[in-house]
Amino acid sequence: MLDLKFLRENLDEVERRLNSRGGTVDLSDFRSLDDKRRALLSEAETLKAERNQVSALIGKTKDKSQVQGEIARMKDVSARIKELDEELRHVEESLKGLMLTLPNLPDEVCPIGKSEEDNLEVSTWGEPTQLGFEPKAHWDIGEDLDIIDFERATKIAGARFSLSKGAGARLERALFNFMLDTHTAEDKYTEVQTPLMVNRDTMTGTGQLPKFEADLFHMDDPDYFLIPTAEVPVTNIFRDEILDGTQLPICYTAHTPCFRKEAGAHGRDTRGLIRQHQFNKVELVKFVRPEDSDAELEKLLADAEGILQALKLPYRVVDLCTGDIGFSAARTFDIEVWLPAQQAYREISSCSNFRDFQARRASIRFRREAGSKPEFVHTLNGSGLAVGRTLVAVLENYQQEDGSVVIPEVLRTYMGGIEKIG
RNA sequence: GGAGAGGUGACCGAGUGGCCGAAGGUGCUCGCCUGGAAAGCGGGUGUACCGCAAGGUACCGAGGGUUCGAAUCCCUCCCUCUCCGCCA
Repeated sequence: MLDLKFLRENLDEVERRLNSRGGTVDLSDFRSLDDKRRALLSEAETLKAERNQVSALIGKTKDKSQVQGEIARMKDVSARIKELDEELRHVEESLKGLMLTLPNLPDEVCPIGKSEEDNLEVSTWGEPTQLGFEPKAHWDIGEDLDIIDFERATKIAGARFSLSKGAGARLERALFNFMLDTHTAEDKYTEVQTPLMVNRDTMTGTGQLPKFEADLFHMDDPDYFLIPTAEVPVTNIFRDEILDGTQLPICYTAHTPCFRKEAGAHGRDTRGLIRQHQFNKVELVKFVRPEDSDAELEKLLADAEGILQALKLPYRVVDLCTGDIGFSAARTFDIEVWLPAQQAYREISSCSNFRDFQARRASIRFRREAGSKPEFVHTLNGSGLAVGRTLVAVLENYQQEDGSVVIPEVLRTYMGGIEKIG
């Protein structure tokens, strides 16, 4: 959520920066709602002040017959207050509803653009893998080695589900264990296990609701949502809390399955593991002081890149343009890994600075020192990494001409020492 | 699923209609004391909104009701805990 006062005082700038995302945001409703709210509030509060004063007087008067006139008058005042409060409630509801649907302001340094076409490549690591033979797509590798079974997963659940087994299942486990072990080394990140089902307040806190309910798996009774990313439960750990500023930054990592409807992705990536309704991901989440968030984003990005470097997988980093950046983010760097079968870089991590946008929604604050005013923290998160897509990258980049797949060195201790599959 | 208890400030906990934004304690913090510390003594210590300001308003789980006036009374909902049942 944006800061109400900042919005009020910088309406044109906010409109310009929000429109750089693509759509056309019209803030004229905001102006009228905000004005109306303040007028109603002012009138209601003046009447309440009077009522409080007169009521206190009535309380002190022993002989109530002397104040019958005041009591009768306050009855009318209370009735009027009730009307105003009712109207105010409606206006505030509309205003809050509007505020919750406004996306974050992209940082001024974000490349201006309409779509992912306009993202800016900021670095590359390694060279696109040269296999010297026609690369197989990971779904063929997986089926040929009998380590991924798409057909039976479809029978069990439906399209966009998969099932790994044997060395495939173990490779997936090796990957997320390696990621967690790396991130938690030297207490860089604290590992957490969280609920995978969450309530509405939690989904609203990070920005999935109210706008993106259609993308979420939902249960009616009780009213729960399956998490689309560990960002949601982990960021909400400190919802409605005031943190001790000396404890910041707080860095968490979590491995969870993620559940997404992929409602708007019909026909895209229909084969293989790239776009699934359920996938594993290791997430990195930080709560930091506002002045540290730029530097912490750099570090978070480096931590995610470190996994790909350890796995020796070629990748590039792109600075997302204003048109491609997510709803809650102010700045995002995507990491894209090289996939030989597609001859393309594909997203494997997204690292974002949300500044105080989520913190304001979820009311996550900190005190610099005992007695000082609470301030909103900045929140950040990034995938470190998407496990399913990392599995894809390993299978495709480490495939051999004979159909086998070599195990990246750093994973071998996790794989019982074997050096290849097949 | 059945029965019961309860939700008050950073934490514990008092408070059954006006003198309650809320006693007391703990914690934190400032000062005194001390060679230094502990103990002791004294002071301070909620958040949000409106307002140029003075100031005002709201908040004792949430929402509604009664009343001139509600943390306190009534209703609905949510959540937590205990016991029983079931269970990885």
